[in-house]
Amino acid sequence: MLQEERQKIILEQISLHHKVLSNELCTLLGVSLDTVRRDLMELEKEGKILKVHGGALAKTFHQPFQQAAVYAKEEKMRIAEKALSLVQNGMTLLTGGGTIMVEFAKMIPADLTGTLFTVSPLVALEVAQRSSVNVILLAGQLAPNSYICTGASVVSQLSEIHVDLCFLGTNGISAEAGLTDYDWEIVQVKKAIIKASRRVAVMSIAEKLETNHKLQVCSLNTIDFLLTDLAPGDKKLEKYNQFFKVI
Amino acid sequence: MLQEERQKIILEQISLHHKVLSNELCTLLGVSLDTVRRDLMELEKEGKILKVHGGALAKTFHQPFQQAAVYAKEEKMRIAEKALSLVQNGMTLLTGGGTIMVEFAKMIPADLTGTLFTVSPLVALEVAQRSSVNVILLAGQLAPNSYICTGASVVSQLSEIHVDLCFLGTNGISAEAGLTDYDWEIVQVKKAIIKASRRVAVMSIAEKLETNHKLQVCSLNTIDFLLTDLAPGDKKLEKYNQFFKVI
DNA sequence: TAAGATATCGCAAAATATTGCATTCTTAAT
DNA sequence: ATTAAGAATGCAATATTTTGCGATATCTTA
Repeated sequence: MLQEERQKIILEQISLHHKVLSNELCTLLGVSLDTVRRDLMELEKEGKILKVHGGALAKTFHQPFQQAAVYAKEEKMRIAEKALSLVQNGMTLLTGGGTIMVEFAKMIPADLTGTLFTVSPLVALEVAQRSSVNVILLAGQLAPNSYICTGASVVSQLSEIHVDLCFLGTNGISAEAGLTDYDWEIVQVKKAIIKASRRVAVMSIAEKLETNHKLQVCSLNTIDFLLTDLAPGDKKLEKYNQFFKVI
Repeated sequence: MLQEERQKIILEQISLHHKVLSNELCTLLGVSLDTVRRDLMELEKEGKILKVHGGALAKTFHQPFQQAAVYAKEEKMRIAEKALSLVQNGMTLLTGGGTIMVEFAKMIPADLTGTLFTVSPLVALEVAQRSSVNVILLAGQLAPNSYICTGASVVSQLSEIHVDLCFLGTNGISAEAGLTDYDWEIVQVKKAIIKASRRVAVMSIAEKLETNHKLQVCSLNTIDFLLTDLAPGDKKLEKYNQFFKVI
């Protein structure tokens, strides 16, 4: 595995869990502790992470409460706003998890009607608290440090529902590999979400475009909308127009 | 767990409760008293907290409102503490929702092992975030203004599980009417929780004792433990001793 | 003042970091 | 193809940090 790949994975892990332990990275990446440490040193020198004894933290770690969503918030809010334009009263929606989805949940207007299925407790709470939407949370095992429900139970429940539109975040999207992710359990859930939805909207910050991971969620043909923080006409998005509507 | 994580949790606890006790942090974080003390010393050196004999205080008491609410929290914490004494490693637990239950969740030590089923997303997130317990969230409709999952889906899932012990909050308890509540959906969930549990622990603040509501959840015979903020010997509790263990 | 709880100190064990060096892998020039 | 320079990696020895424990001191409360 290349150095760059490793560092990318490390950054992903950190943005996902807000922290990493050196020895866990060691087994995850299949390299020695020394290499992990050298990677962490480099990332710290680049100002991307905060190194501490035993591992590393997200730079946003010390910002009180709900750290992660601060620096990229602008971009994510722009995406969430676009997502809102696809939503109409009375629709039945389905969402995955992730920070963008929580932003989306926060924007849902108080008087929206309809039904929202979700695998994310954070999304569920946010929407149920503030809006008149009927919120249904899908059951499952809540993995530590992850904020979505996974496991056979979720997949089986998803197989029983059919919704108008689903919203998915992603960790990788490209013309060749399609929608990709790295956590097996999460991929299973995403596949089930797609199967349960008539139309599929993918939300992705521009930085994830043209990146790939090991596991494929679906090919681009399956997707109906792509929402990014770029303008729809941006040339980075040109190649995607043949597959789905870029918003 | 990383040092920085511990310190962050300590700060959160302080901002939540205005104070922390060293020995409580000890079990909460799963480390020795010395380590807790050293963490507190460091935080004090950074000027973030005020260390005192036995624990630490918030430095800026910048929450000028509702001493009453804080006091109520004290009572609930006392109950949650008692609940913790019923929990052992390896147990399979099941909880309802409510503010006391969230307090309970916050106190679960980081190194507890076992499985926790819950209908409360707040409890699930709290426990999954911090501890090594296997957390399973039961699906259902999330009622606005309530933070627990309800509905046929939850009841049906509850019928498939069997746990060692469940914890339930309540809105009314009395010798005549038993455990009572006013929301039909919530009552259905509570009944299912009780049926799924070998033993039943009810948590109630003293103020709810001897109050009744329209719908019965169960009779007092079904209950195994009652946890209140009163001392077990308090004379308000005398009449309950014949039904279950008062803690 | 006595008893119990809490704090401090010194120390040893465990975990983690650092350093220097040998080996392997890339890359580019011959 | 071959080779040599340079980077990346793993390993072993050593240093540093973190942690828990016991003995002792100090504080709190009755």
